[in-house]
Amino acid sequence: MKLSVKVDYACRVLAQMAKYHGTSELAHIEQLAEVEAVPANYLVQILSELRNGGIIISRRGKQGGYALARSPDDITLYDIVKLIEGDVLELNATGEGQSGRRVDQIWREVRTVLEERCKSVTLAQFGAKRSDEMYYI
Amino acid sequence: MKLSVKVDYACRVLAQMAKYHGTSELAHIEQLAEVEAVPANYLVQILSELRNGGIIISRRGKQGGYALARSPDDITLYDIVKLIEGDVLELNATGEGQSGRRVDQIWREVRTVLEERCKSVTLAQFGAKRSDEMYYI
DNA sequence: AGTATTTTAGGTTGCCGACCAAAGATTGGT
DNA sequence: ACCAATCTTTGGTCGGCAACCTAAAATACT
Repeated sequence: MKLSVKVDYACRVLAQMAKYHGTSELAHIEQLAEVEAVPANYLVQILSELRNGGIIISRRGKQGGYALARSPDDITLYDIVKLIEGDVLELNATGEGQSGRRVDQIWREVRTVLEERCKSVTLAQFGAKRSDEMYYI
Repeated sequence: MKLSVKVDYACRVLAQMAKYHGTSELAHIEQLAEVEAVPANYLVQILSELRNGGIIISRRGKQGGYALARSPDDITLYDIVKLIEGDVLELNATGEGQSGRRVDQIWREVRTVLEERCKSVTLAQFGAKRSDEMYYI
């Protein structure tokens, strides 16, 4: 169970883009890559996925760039992970073996908890500084 | 974020071994492999790790086998995952990029939630409610 | 037309998860 | 003493995939 670098990159870049929200400015790949220390060639793919997933929008050509598709507090960590990774917690769910079903069931419960937590974190909170504020369920 | 097959195997096998707890019988690799549909050659490694991690104990030679080191309700899902995977949620924690720290902090909070949940699930809960359904092959 | 951007479609490379294989160590049975 | 049954240890394989790179094509502004 490890967090992929890809999701980490996506979160960082989206956090950066959140700063542009409200303005009419667009963010550019090269700029995002530099500020968030993400390989530009890789970021191309990531932004493409975020766009196809409806989290960000883009404009081509000169004066082109990227912007959030919605308000930062309407984009959750769940949205990001689900889009990039496909599932917050991918389990094998083969159901094989005498205890297979039970084990799957338990992990499915764990996944639910994880999903709920991820859904409660919004992009808006990515900008908060040193906040000790915890959001309990 | 996907659950490794290895942990799945470990959970299944431990769930199986939990049924032996209280008795003086020992479980054997070949038998566990068959009942829980785990490749025997792989299970060898897994049991070895579980043993080195102090979750199970073993006895060599004829009449040898494996048994839980503690009571099933004293072995948590956290123990298993931590031992096999090294960490419940491994995050990169590079802190790079302008938003690196904040993103790390958020994921660390998510991890804490996940850990707490895993700690609350014990091996005892892996067992089926039906008390004696032990059947041999 | 020229230039700055995104878009798309490939390729590369190293690492690791999921196995297999087999010889060695230990214990019990006869 | 020997053998059989079990764990122990060590090494290997092999395919897949994450994390990149490359470059041409499409688009939009001036």
